[in-house]
Amino acid sequence: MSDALSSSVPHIIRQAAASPTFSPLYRQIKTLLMNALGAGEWEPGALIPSEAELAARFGVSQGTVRKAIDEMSSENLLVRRQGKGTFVASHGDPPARYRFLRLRSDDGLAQQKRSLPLSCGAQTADAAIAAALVIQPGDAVMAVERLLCFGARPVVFDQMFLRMEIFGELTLAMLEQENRAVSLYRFFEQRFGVHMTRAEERVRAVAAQARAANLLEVAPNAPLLLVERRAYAYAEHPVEWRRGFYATDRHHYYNELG
Amino acid sequence: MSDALSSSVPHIIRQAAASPTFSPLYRQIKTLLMNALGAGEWEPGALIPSEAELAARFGVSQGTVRKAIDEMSSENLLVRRQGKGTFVASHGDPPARYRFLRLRSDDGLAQQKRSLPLSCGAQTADAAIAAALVIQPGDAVMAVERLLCFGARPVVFDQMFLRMEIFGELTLAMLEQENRAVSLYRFFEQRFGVHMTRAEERVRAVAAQARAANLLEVAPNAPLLLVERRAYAYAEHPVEWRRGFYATDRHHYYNELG
DNA sequence: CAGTGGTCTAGACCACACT
DNA sequence: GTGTGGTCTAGACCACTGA
Repeated sequence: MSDALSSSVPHIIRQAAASPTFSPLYRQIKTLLMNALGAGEWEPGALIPSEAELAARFGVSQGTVRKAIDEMSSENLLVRRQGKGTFVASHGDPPARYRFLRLRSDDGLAQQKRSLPLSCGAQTADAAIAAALVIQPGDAVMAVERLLCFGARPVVFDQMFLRMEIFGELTLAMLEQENRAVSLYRFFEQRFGVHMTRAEERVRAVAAQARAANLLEVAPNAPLLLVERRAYAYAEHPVEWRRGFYATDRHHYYNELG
Repeated sequence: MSDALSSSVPHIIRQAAASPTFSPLYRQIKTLLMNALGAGEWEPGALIPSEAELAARFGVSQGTVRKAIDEMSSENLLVRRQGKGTFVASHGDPPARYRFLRLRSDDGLAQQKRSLPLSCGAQTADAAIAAALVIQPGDAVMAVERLLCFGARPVVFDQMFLRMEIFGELTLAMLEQENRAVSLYRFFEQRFGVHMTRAEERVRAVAAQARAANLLEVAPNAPLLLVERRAYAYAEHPVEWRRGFYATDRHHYYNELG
C-alpha cells in the first residue's frame, strides 16, 4: 500500500509533552499525510483511505485522524465529500478552478477564460527572480509569457519564472494544448505532478510600458495593476514566481478580509 | 446574567434531522453566541463564560460548545487563550491591529501609522454609495476623509461613508483624538460599539486626480491603487463603504492565497 | 444494503496562567 | 492549587452516496 505512509507509522510519538520537540498526535499525522501528498502518493483528485482505515493504520482514534484532515481540508489540501470519502484537492475541480486568480469582471458575470501562450524557454535568473525563487542569480529558470483573455478581451499579461528542475521539459507547444486542461495549474498537476497549494501576492499600480500596453490594448502609460505572485507546492520552496499586468478598466482584483 | 443568551436557551432544537430547518447543535449555539455578540452582550476584549459553563447553560456537552467556538475563533470573532479563557475579538489586540490594512512597506519594516482626519460631516448618498451600503439614494450618510501616514510619508487617502444610524454623532474633533485609540476600527468599537468583522475589497489601478496627487505627494496622473472596501459588523448589512487611494511607489498591497 | 463522513457525548488527562 | 483551554479516546447514532 502507500509507502511513505506505512513506513512512517513507527515515527509517531506519544510522548509526555514536556519534550521540546513535542507536537500533538494529530499534527504528526497531518505531517505524515502532507509528506505522502508531497511524495505523490496519491494523485490530485484521488480518493485517500477512509478515516477509520487511517486511524487503524496509525494506531490512533478516528477523532485524531479527523482533526488532522480537518486542518488540511481548511487549507484546501484535501476535500471531504460526505458519503464518498476524502479526496486530494485538484485545480481541476470546478470550485478550485482559477482559485488563485482574483480578477473579477465588474459586472459580476463569469466569463470564459482563454490562455494565449507567447513564449517559453530557459533563461538565467536575475537577482529579483533568484531572490523570489530562492535560487542563485545566474541559475537557469524556465520563463513563460502568456496573455489571459476574459471572453474576447485581453486582461492579463503574465511573465512567469519556474524552477528548472521541475519544469525543464516545458515547451510552447505543450502550453498551446493547455486550455484543454482547464487551467494552467491543472496542467502543471497533470504534466509535472506539481500541485500549487498556496501563494503570496504583492500588488502595485504602475504605468503601462509599450509591450504590456500593446498586448492589453490600452494606451501607453495607462495605469495597470502589477501583481507579483510567489507560488508554493507541498514543500517549502517556492516553485513559481510571476509578474502579472492586469488591465482594470472593466475588471477588478477581489479580496475578502476576515 | 447574559440576557440574549439565557433567554435563547429554550430555542435549541434537538431534532431528527429530516426537518427542513435542521442545523447541527453546534451551529445553533454559534448563532446564539453571534446574537449575543451583536447585541453587545460582551464588550470587545471581554472574557466570555468558560466552555464548561456554556455547555451547562445550553444543556449540551463541552465538545459541542467547543466546536461552535472553534468556528468563531477561525473567523476572528473570538480569541482563545489557553489557561485564561475565551475573549471577544477586538481591533485593539496587537495581532488584530490594522488587521484589514493590507498595505506593507516594500522593505518589510513595520512603520508607525498615523491618521490625519481631513473632514467629517453628513451628506446624501449618491447611487454608488447607496448601492454599496444597501440604503436608498438620497439617504444621509456620514462622510469622512483622512490621510494615513506610514512614518512621515502619506500613503493612503481614504474617503469613507458610514451608516448614519450608527455614526450620526461622529465629529472631526472626535477623529482628531482617534490615534490614541490605536486604530480607527478600535475607536469605532469603543465609541460606537461597532466591531468590524469582515470586509470585501475591490482593487484597481487608476491615474491620480489632482486632489489625491496633492495629498499623497505624487505627480498628477501617477498610477495609484484604488481600493474600495465594504465592511460588515456582526449583522448582515454593511456599515461602512470606503474608497482608498494607495501610493504604491514604496509600498504594496499584500495578499495570501490559500 | 454497506461504507463513508458528520455530529454528539462523557470522561480522562495534559498544558498553561494566575493566585 | 484551581480553573481554563487543548488533546485524545471510544462509542453511539445520523446523513449521504452508490451498488
